[in-house]
Amino acid sequence: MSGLSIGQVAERTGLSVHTLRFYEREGLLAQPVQRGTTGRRVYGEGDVDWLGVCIRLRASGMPLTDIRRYTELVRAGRGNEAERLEVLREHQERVLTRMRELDGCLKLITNKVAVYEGRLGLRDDTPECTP
Amino acid sequence: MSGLSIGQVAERTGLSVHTLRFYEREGLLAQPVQRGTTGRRVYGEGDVDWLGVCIRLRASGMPLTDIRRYTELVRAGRGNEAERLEVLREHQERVLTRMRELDGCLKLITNKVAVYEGRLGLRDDTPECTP
DNA sequence: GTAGGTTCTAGAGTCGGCTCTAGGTCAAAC
DNA sequence: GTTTGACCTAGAGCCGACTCTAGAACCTAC
Repeated sequence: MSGLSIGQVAERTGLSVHTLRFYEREGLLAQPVQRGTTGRRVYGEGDVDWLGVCIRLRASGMPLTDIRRYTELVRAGRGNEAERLEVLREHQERVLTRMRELDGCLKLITNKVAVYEGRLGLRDDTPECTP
Repeated sequence: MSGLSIGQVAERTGLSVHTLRFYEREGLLAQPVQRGTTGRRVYGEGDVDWLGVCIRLRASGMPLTDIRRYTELVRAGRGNEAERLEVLREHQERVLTRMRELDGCLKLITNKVAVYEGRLGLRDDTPECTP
């Protein structure tokens, strides 16, 4: 059911084997990956799930240092839930802020697009959903 | 009315003087900044406005090379509006994609936040907007 | 006239986040 | 038994986007 090679995990997660080793060195894994008889990494389902979380945290712009910090808290076990919550809430706030920023930029871009469409006589003036 | 030093522009835009010079070297300015008698940069309102656009494009994740490309099109003058539109639309699409990605990540984070709030007995269970 | 602040150029340095290389081990297929 | 391919470590290299440094010119105020 479990016991994946680094190559399989790479395929499954979309990360490269290089990146997987790099993330491990950086301390992003909840627990050190188990090794087989010959020293090769053997990933469990839990590792893959955790990597999934890391990937989403990264994708939402959390720096590796913060992910490491969160990982360390999880690794330390029960009793620090408040701290974990703080890390997550802070990040949540950052993501929301970032989304608002993107939304603002998008408005400028959309304006410019409209201007150029107008200039090129491309503007589709069919009212679609004017309330 | 106009004629700003690099320091004033830095203050006004929030960019550092280093970054302003760097952006100019990188060809991000619509036209080369004018120079005063002693070779110092003298920015016009137009330059500041253009920098504002660059800042928003950067803030929305457009790489410098793309901003340069767009700038070159604008600098080249009329006749390439279709190309400018293409650059903008492509970026618009990227921003939208990014926002959707962030939104997906946000859901995970928000779930985790809720879980920890629950564990800590902090959850505000007042139903607010249950449809 | 001189001290302090701003600006200039060219080029070096930094930082985050990968990405790749070299040199080696190991297992399975031929 | 050797070739192929996945894997190992340690460490170097790369890329984008700044950020800073050195050494010199200039401006203003005292």
